[in-house]
Amino acid sequence: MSDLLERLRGRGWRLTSQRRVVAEVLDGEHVHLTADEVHARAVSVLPEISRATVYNTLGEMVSLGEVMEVATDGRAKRYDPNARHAHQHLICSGCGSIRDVHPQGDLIAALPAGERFGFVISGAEVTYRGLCPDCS
Amino acid sequence: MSDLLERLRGRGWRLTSQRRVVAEVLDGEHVHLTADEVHARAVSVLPEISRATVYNTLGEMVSLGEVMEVATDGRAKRYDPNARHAHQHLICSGCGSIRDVHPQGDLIAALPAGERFGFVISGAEVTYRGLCPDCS
DNA sequence: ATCCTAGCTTGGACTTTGTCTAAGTCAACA
DNA sequence: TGTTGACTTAGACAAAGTCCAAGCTAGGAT
Ligand SMILES: [Mn+2]
Ligand SMILES: [Mn+2]
Ligand SMILES: [Zn+2]
Ligand SMILES: [Zn+2]
Repeated sequence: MSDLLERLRGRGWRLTSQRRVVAEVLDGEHVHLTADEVHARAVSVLPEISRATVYNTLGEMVSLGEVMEVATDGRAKRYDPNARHAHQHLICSGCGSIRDVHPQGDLIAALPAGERFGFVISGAEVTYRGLCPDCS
Repeated sequence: MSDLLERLRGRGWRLTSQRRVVAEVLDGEHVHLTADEVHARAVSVLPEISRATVYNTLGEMVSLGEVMEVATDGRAKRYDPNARHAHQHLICSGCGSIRDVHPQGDLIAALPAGERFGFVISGAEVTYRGLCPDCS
């Protein structure tokens, strides 16, 4: 069983074939899939799985902190199983491919007190944009 | 006439009442409105303006670099007339309010060569999250 | 001043992405 | 093996945005 499923079971989850398949789709490679892409891959293994269940399962994994939601454009959100290692994203403006990146320095510290407007800052996300080798 | 309209006319735009109203909605205060919010304000001045025209006009302004699209969550994009001064955004996780912020340092330089995967980097956007004084 | 026409606007159909619900199913525990 | 509450399903619904054919008009030409 995958690490992800193991952790989910440890949190009291009922282990259904649907959840197993969604976890397997996310667990394999290092991916940034939309909900419908996850559904398409899940269907090829478990043809009767519904879109609603994929959305539910992804949402639950996000709530549990096991999966990260990545919303970079105005299109579909992407689901990232690499939630336990803080990282940022680099996106090709040509083909949309996404890479994980790890910028140096402390993003939050880069925001001066005079620019915080009394907010309690909890996090920061960066999206780098550019052209990948194939597109440039 | 607003600065924004002046610049648009200089680019050969036909100056219709619809475009005038959309420009006025964005030009007044320093705002981050959704397309439907722009439409609602526009309708109060020009009741027959259509949603399609608001979307078209906003899209054209973005193409011309006069307005910036801000897509921070999976919800509606926001349109930002402050496109000519580079800045980032700080968003309240409680009420969704948005402030412009100016972090120190060079974001792009913070990405080491070994983390660029051969991409030609063209830009970077940061979204800071936190709780505003009212929500914390 | 009036005409012409390419460019603009419109309402509504359509698409994409996501949420919700009522009815049926089943994993896990006794 | 039976019970039951959690889970899944199909499909209706909603929000955000795109597209189109038909009609209108800003602004240059006459
Ligand atoms: Mn990632
Ligand atoms: Mn802004
Ligand atoms: Zn590319
Ligand atoms: Zn707030």
